[in-house]
Amino acid sequence: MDSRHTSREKLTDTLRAHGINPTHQRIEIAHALFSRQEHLSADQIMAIVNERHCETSKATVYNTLNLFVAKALIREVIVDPTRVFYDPNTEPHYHLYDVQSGRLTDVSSADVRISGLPDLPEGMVAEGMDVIIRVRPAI
Amino acid sequence: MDSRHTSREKLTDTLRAHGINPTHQRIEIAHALFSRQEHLSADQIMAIVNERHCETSKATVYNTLNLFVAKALIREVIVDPTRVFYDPNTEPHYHLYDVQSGRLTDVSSADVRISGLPDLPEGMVAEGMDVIIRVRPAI
DNA sequence: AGCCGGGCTGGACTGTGTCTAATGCAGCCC
DNA sequence: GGGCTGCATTAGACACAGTCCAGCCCGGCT
Ligand SMILES: [Mn+2]
Ligand SMILES: [Mn+2]
Ligand SMILES: [Zn+2]
Ligand SMILES: [Zn+2]
Repeated sequence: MDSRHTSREKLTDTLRAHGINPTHQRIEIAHALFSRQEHLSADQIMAIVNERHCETSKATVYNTLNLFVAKALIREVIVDPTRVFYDPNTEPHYHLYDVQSGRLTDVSSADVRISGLPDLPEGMVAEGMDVIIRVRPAI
Repeated sequence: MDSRHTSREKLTDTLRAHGINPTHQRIEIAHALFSRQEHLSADQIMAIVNERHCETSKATVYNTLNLFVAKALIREVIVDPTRVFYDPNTEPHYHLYDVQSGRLTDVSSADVRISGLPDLPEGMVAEGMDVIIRVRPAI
């Protein structure tokens, strides 16, 4: 398991490297995401951070997650209409979404080849491509 | 332009073919989606249907759209965290999403070749694959 | 006419996410 | 130390998509 981002000291450096002032709350929120390498909703992140005792407010959780996304430290995954998932993995990759359980799994994009995509409309630049494979338990 | 689904009579048949009892409200909602071949939110659909005079309630719009999705007459497109888009095109195809304007465009999947996807986890069946290319106006 | 069942509806409700106005706080200058 | 400045945090109000519920409507049947 990769522990690049798990210690608070390393996380502090990572935040600074992304132009983010490393406050206590921001470090704890980053830790929740980077220590587990999972896709979490804002709600889940807040529950994790405040597990022992209250460390941060709802407003700060949302402010921080939006800041992390703007600074490209994490990314959003839009797959469930009721909530956004936050992904600490910013490498290009795709997702497997279990519609039954709501579990979201990474799919390496290394081996995937996509060809035949049309040219973009004039004056448009691609910002990224999301590939989501929706699966469900058989019967 | 394909007018298979635009007349109320044809829509009535289409609804029946999908096991949906064709009421006035359901026909109007289907008409809003199939006459324009666009991706519309529930809100937009309700505005269209009630444009001349009030014909349907919010509850019915949502009930109907969920019924249409369950009966595979239309499909949802999850691309914007604030609202669901409904797509009258159920043929396999991908989407181009202009994050600036919120406009959603179809991309034919006929020419696209995707290879190297991993095997699905044991006991899982694919329900579909969403491909969304996020674009924005250059500078 | 009376019953039945599906469909429709206003309005209450839920849950995410945003906004605002107040407070805290750390660094700086005097 | 005391004031200033700017950013971060916060509680709570708010916005808003979507759901739920309980009652009504209405067409078909007997
Ligand atoms: Mn990084
Ligand atoms: Mn069809
Ligand atoms: Zn991921
Ligand atoms: Zn489409």
